[in-house]
Amino acid sequence: MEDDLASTRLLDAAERLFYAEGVQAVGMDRIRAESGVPLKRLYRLYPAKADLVAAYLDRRDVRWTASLTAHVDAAPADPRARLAAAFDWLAAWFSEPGFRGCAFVNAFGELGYADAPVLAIVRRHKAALRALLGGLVDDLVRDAGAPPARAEDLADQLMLLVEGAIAVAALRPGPAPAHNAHKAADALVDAALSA
Amino acid sequence: MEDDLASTRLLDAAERLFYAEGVQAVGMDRIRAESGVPLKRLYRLYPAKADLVAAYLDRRDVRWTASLTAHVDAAPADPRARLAAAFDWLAAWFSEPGFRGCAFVNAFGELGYADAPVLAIVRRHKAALRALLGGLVDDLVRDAGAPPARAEDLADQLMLLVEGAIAVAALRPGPAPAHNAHKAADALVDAALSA
DNA sequence: TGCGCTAGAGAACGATCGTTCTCTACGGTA
DNA sequence: TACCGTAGAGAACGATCGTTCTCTAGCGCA
Repeated sequence: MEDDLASTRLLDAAERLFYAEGVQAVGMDRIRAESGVPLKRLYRLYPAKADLVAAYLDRRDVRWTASLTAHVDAAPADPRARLAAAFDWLAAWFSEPGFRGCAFVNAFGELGYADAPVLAIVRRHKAALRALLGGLVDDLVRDAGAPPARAEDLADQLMLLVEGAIAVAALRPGPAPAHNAHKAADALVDAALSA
Repeated sequence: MEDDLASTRLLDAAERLFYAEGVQAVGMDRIRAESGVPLKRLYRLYPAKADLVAAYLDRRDVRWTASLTAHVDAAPADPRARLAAAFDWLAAWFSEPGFRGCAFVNAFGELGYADAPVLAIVRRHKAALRALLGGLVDDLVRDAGAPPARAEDLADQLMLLVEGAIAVAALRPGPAPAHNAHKAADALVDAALSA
């Protein structure tokens, strides 16, 4: 099927344009022009713009989460090193050219509660990130032999640091927010494990 | 001048609609209808939609920052109590009906780097918040007689917690992210002041 | 070679956007 | 009372949006 190739090119163009300029600011004709996929095929693959937006966020969610997970899993088994790997990954992401914050936060900010499918994808994306951080915290408390009582709170707090770093970096790209968040995370972990 | 009253009604309608549904999703005619201000007067007061958007964000910035500042200043002089007051204020904000995250983050996510005036207002808004947190941290280190070396890093980290709490609460409104951020902030302050 | 089906290119459609223009009605001044 | 300037109501304009339709050219198959 040549549809696969066309679909890839469409999602590539959609991701580049939607992320850089916002969903509503980019028309379907821009996506046709940048992807090289004829409008007819575009509408056969994605019957409405909302479908293309959902597919863009879906694919980005899968790739983003897989990339972060792979980078964490490639780190040494030491839980602290795994935590550090997560923040290193963030620092690299914040430094990429064209970085403009979290695509899911941006989409929600733009579309709000009106677009239910987008809202569901955003919630799922954030739940996956929270689950990944929860796994890191579980490793930390198990490794330290600490009681798992405060694990949920600690994971929630790491989530706040990660989300905060993304939000701050969106307005001023660069690795600094990730490094600061890492230092704060280490301090919070120290406090939680010593209690 | 009746223009003042019309301007207030316009900004009220603009704020309600832009914040709830996004800037691009709301047309000028919706604002005319909800404000009751005729289109002609609207365009005399704000010659283009971009001007109305900037005025909406400007007014919201002033009110938001003043409200948070007033709440912090109304707290007991104890620096820890002032810090707690800031997070209490956030918890109340997150619980307001219609809360949908930070209007400035949402506007930037929607309009991106294309709209320079909006970008400037967003940066200024975040700089004011960061300055307010910096003041709280200065009080803390002075009160504890600690060296002010790590004050900047600590303020940056409180900023991450606040931004993270806003981002998390945007998707699931309620006071919990503020309470978690407060606990994390206290732990970070403890660690910084004991070092 | 002739035929039917599909796909591509892009015009066209209706809706809606931001913005401007027209027309009418009214209020202040002589 | 007659007049003029302004303001309100809303139609109108050009642009652009998402989406569909038209037309033509090329391919597989008898």
